[in-house]
Amino acid sequence: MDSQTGTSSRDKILDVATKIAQAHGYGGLNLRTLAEEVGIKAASLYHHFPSKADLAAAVAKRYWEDAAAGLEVLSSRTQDPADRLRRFPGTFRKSLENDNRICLCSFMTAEFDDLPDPVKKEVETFTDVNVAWLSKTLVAAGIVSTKDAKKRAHAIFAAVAGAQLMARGRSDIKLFDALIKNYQAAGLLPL
Amino acid sequence: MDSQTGTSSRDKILDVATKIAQAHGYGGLNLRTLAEEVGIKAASLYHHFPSKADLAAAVAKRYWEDAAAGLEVLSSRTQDPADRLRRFPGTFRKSLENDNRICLCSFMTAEFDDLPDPVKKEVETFTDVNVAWLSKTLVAAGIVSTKDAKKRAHAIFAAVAGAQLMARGRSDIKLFDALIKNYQAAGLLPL
DNA sequence: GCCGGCCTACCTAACGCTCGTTAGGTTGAA
DNA sequence: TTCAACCTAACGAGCGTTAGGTAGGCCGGC
Repeated sequence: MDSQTGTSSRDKILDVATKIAQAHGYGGLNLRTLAEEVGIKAASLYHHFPSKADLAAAVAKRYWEDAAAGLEVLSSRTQDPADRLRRFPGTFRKSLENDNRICLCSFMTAEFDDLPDPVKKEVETFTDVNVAWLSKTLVAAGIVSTKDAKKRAHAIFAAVAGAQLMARGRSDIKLFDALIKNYQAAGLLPL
Repeated sequence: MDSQTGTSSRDKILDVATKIAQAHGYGGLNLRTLAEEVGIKAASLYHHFPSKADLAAAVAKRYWEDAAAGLEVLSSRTQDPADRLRRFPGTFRKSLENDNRICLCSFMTAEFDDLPDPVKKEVETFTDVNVAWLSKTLVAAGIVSTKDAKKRAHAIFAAVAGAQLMARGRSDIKLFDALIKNYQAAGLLPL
């Protein structure tokens, strides 16, 4: 199923591009550097993607698809909805563990004005996916009403993204943990 | 006081550079575009600053100095410390009002790996200034103990920065307001 | 069973553009 | 006469992108 053309090489390009974009953004994603880390030449990237914009869109698309899949795994493996919410920040913590990177879509949201339209679309979808998951989990946990769920979900998402950004600025993953604890203490996330 | 060399032109460069960097970051700050918006040629920028790195450092420095001054004004004009905290997000709201821009230092924190060291330093100071002000105001409001003030201050700062970023991604200032309201409802900020 | 054609996955080389930066003027005020 | 504040012109490096080539695997037809 799907097109399986050159899967291994295409996937490796997406892997490396994702990591670079998490540290340097769309503007800082350099096709020659990307190619070198993949182990091919820059021109060869055009065998797999028609342009940098398309490549970045594919990166962002796979990014939210993976995030969505990860959240569904979290849902299926964790019985208690409140427990799922407690584990939610852990998905953002992983980026910091990975060489102090941040969420691809946080970075690209900052760069929004300079993003090609197809990339913008995928970046927005990442937020939608997270907010939707948080909404249904908040409702399942009985923390908010269905009516208020979406706004609260957005608040949690924004706060966690902000915490990740701050922790990156100090290259201090313990700061991230401290911020999340504070959100819990303040009542934004369940204790 | 200070060096007053060519004040008007130098200040105009800093003004315009700040606005550009708030929308496009350090990497997206282009000296030719900057010069054009100021009304001079790119080469003339070098009469005022020795390099792009120095220019950006000056921009970031003035940015946190202005922020610090603004917060002090807020302190002196608002009697009730809790009221000051309520008004704090308003300083971030202004960037969004100004053509959907974000905090210069949030953007640059994302770009941290690619920032020249002098710029990094000024960006960090911006956070310090905000956290220090929030700390003392939280204590004055009797919301947290002196011991916990700094961490809570950081949590508020991160959450507000995150809210600003999300609102930018949707070009929706009402989303920012909704997020802040949710922080208040959750107990992160005073009602 | 082997041969020509075709396709995938890469390559080298270069184009045109933009960037930060520099050398070396010009101009008007003090 | 000096100097701050600008200018024109260009350099070299880097960028995304393209043209055109090559090596190897696969496949149907003779």
